[in-house]
Formats: sequence, C-alpha cells, structure tokens
Amino acid sequence: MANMYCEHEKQHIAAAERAKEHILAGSDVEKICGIFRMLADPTRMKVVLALMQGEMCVYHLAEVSNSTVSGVSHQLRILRDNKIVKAKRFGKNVEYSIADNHVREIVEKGIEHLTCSLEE
Amino acid sequence: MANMYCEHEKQHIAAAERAKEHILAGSDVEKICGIFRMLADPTRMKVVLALMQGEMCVYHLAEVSNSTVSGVSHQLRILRDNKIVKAKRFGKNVEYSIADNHVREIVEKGIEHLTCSLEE
DNA sequence: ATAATAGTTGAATAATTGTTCAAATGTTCA
DNA sequence: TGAACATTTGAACAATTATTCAACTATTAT
Repeated sequence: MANMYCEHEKQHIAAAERAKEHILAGSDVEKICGIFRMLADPTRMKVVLALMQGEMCVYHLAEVSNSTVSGVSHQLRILRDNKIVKAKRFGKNVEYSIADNHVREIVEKGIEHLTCSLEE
Repeated sequence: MANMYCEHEKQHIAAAERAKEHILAGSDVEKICGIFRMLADPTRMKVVLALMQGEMCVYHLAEVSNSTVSGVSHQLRILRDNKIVKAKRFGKNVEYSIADNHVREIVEKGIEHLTCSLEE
C-alpha cells in the first residue's frame, strides 16, 4: 500500500511547526506587509528613489515622478504616516527626506534582486 | 526683496537632476515595485515567511497562513509567476520553496526595520 | 490687505485585487 | 475503472486604493 504521504511529509510538518511557533503573530505580519505596501506603488517608489538622491520639495518630487503636485502630496501623506519619509517646512516650501536608513537598505535590496535576475 | 525660493532650492534641483538621470527608467520602477507588491499582501507574506522555515506543500501552507487551500493556491500562482517561489511535484503533492535568496534578504530587511522601529 | 506661490485635503471615479465557492485536473491506490 | 486525495482554475463579489479636480490653508512679498 506504500505511503499515502508526500515523500517529504515529515520535513514539511516540521517546517510548518517551526513557522507556527516562529514569527507569524498576525499583527506583525500586517506591519511587515505595511512597509512593503509603501514601496509597491510606482508613484511612491519614484518619490522614495528620488529622495534617496537628496532632500526635495513637493514641486520637484512631482516633476521627477511624472505626477501632479496634488498626486504626490497624497502619496507623501501616506509615506509620512508610515514613517517612510519625513517633512520639514522652510518658509513656503516643505522639504521631504527619507525617514530612516532601513528604507534605503530595503529599496537597495529590491534593486539588487532586479539587476541580478536580469543577468540570468 | 530676499529670496523667493526655498532656502535649499539649489540642492533640491541638483538632487532632482540626479534622480532624473540615475534610475527612474519607467519599466525598472515597475519591476522593483512588482517585487514589493508580492510581499505587500498578508497571505502571501505568511506563505513566504513559512517557506523561509523550509519547503512545504499547499495543505500546510494553507494551515500556517490561516487561509484556504484554494486561497493560497491562487496566491502561490502569483508568487510563482513573479519568481518569488518555485514548485516541484512529488506524486499527489506539490512542494513549494523560496525561489532565490534575494527574497529572503528583502524580507529579513523588512523584519529588521520593524523590530528596530519598535525599540524607539 | 491683496496677490502670488507652495502645499494639503476631500470627494468622486475608475481600476486593481484578494477571497470565496464550485467545478475541473492530476495522481495514486484498490 | 472508480474512488480518494491534492492542487489548480474560473467566475463573481467585495474591498481597497491611486488619481483627478476643485477648494482650502499657509507663507511671503508688495
């Protein structure tokens, strides 16, 4: 009658057990996803990529990201709420910058993944 | 009459110029976003986190991710199409695994970002 | 105070996307 | 061949979300 299980059933169950214990606290998963969700939209990604080159005001961010001032402003609000960028007012202008270096590192890993898979 | 510009206008323009030259080829931005979009959904993230603990079949992935077999299967298709996971059939079962190490590194950076910002 | 510039905000629209259920494959075993 | 198990697929539905336009706030200069 042989085995009715997958050849590697035991390892799979062990990995599943590890997965259940290990991370996977629902709210943490949501938070991790949240970071990636910020980087999953082209307009927001362009804004972040632009800010990785230096601080900038809304007008320039709109220009660089081929978007409208209103459009980027909406996205900047989302990025601010999620601590991806920070804002500082100088007179009439608001200067935006990357909120912390992890963001930079995550984006760089993403680019690395892209360029490596292009080589294959 | 003083300056009608932002105090840092010159740096901003320089950064904007750099941003325009540097990356920002539309299709590349889409590709980078694509990677992050894969990790922006809780079900997919749970699947990826689970597979980071070891190879697994669909049934276990459904269990670990608190989803249905059909639900994860749909997401696994998306993850496969985007080269985030790969599949191998063993008899009745299909064993899934992480497609390449960049995925692991990106997720780890995300977790790192999360745990560091919790400390603040 | 008024005009001009810079940025934000709210509502409406359109598009994308995750989940569910039912039906269809593929595989093994009796 | 037929039954049982594992996975995939398609269609329908509900929810989320990016963009647009117009109106509003904030700051500076005349």
